[in-house]
Amino acid sequence: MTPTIKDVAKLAKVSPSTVSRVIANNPRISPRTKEVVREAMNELGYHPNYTARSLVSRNTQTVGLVMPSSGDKVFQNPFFPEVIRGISTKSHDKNYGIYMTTGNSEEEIAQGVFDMVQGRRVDGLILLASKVNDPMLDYLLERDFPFTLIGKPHERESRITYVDNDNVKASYEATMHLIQLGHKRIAFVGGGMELVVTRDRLNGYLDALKDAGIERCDDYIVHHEFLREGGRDAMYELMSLENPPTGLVVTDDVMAFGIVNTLEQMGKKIKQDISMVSFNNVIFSELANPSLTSVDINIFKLGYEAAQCLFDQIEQPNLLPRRIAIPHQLVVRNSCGEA
Amino acid sequence: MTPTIKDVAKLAKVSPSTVSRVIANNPRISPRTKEVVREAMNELGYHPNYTARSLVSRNTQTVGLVMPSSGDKVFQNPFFPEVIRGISTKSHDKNYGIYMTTGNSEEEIAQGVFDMVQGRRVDGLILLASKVNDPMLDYLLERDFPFTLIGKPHERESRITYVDNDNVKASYEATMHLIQLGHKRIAFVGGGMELVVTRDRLNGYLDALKDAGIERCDDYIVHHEFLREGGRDAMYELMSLENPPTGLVVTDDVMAFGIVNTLEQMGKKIKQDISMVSFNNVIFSELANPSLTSVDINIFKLGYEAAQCLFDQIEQPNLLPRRIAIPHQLVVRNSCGEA
DNA sequence: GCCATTTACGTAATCGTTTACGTTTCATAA
DNA sequence: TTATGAAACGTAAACGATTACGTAAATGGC
Repeated sequence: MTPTIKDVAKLAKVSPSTVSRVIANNPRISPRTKEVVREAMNELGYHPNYTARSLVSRNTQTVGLVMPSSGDKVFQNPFFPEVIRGISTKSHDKNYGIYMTTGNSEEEIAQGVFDMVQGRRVDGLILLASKVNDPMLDYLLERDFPFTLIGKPHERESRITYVDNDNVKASYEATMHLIQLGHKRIAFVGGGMELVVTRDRLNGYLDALKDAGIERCDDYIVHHEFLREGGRDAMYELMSLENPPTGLVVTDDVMAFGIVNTLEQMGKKIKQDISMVSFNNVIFSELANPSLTSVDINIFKLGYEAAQCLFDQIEQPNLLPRRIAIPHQLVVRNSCGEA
Repeated sequence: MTPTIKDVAKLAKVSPSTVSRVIANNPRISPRTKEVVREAMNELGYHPNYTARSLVSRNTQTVGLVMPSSGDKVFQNPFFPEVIRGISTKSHDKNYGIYMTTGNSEEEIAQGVFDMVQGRRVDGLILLASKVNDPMLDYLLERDFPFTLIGKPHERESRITYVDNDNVKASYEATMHLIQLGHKRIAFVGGGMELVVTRDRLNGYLDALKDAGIERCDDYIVHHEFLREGGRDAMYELMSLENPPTGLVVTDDVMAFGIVNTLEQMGKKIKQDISMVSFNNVIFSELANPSLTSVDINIFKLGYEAAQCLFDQIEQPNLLPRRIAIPHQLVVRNSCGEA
């Protein structure tokens, strides 16, 4: 049996409450007593039971992570490990642990969140993907449960603390990069329209076209999963067009990898035949052949700052919602050529 | 205030214990009463408090993950997300959550483990890297705390449940692949010798050389980090040799990526100038240029089976230690040519 | 030397569950 | 009819901490 606070108390000949105060380093306990108690703790190898502590102090020292629903596929995208790395770094500084559940459906994810929130398993949540009309946001807002969103909320923006890039601007710049290289037939390959990030990047793309006097062509706007398969499907769709595009704005590097593969199989060359700029600047973007021109969105910092915001909220419950914008940067490599 | 079991009891006009039994679906409660209680639960939006439940039932329904110490770098290697995916999939089936802490040093990691184990935050642990002389193993063994190791333990093998590949054989095959292509000057690029996986793969490499009648050359055996930088450093070391190798056995794909880059900068071509076979068959191995010949070690399954073993242990505390071997397979792509 | 205040600690309630044991009710057997 | 047992639920003691409140002793002021 692992020793409890009572065992320590008995050995040190004090009451349990005194031991508790020594643990908390309460100044009302004399240095002498503290010494005695600490010795007893060492002798027994005492370690406080977090569960018991949580029950009374009503906090768990852990933050919950809510992944997008395709829980099993999500980890194939290096975005998530990297954002978790950011969250984890900050959490570790604050002595918080991280709790994760996954699920295969929207339903299962929601169930996991209910468990965390109402079961009091975590002190706050970080949501890793912003969707349109996400009922989860209302649920959390209603309960006044601390959370921060990575990505921009679609509704209730003023009430939600979130960390995001300026995706409209980023996408504008990415598109402009292609335009400046002389491209006119530029396609947009995005994720589902239920994702706010897709919408923002689509808007940036459209703004750029408009400013350049290029007419929008709906055939050039396609949506697929943030996976290699998604990139492949997008290419099948776009390359069978009568007038296939010469430039691509792709909202995710992993999709871009799929596109590279597919085009290769089609006998086409990135850069020479078709130019592509993608997003996220995932660690492998540099390694693809050719290396990818990609918008670095500073994934690590996205996670790090989100955690920071969350801890601020937990510590100061009636803090006003805050918005943090993480800077982005277009990293030019070898996937774009002149039109 | 979130409702408690007492609130439900009051509304349903029963005692708290009855509510508890309804939650557990205890057959000793009549269907009628169950119905009434369930209605009360719905009306109040009751959700059991996990912390309180954990305290008395002495289990937490969560498993802890112990990462190698370089917590911030670890996530750059797709091995970890993938193994976590495996663990997470199984855990979700069993209704377990996952708890993670990270740390920057051996010390901090250990502290995190103590917290999890003695603080009773988790019901069991999965250790993600096997090191020689790991004091953690003794600590856990001594406490009879359920855990499973991913990788082969260096000591106390018979007392530890672990999931591993046959790395000696895998490395033997990888090396033989190069030998059969006519290579004689074959180098081994491994991680630190404190990692059991490095030792195993080194042994397989040496066995193959021996069987082929090739003399071992210590200059050809180098050790670096499982990162791209590690691959780079390895190349600096090996290519400055008087007789640089023509074949490489590299124990990690991410290192292999670094090697590809570095050789490119040196003006050398993988396959033509130097052949390479690496390990893990990470999702991006296919995308590198050239695509990498790599040993697929079935990372997902490694995680999945580890979780399975852990749950078995948790459910049947005096189960005998078990060893699971996950099959591997050499995936031949484009990084090897004839000598 | 007496009262007030501070210091240093103890007592006991509490957090929200689970569960061993006790009690009531009612059907059944002898 | 009455003892017996099962069925259905209640009582209360845990689980291992924290903390409001109480109290004894020490200190200080005059």
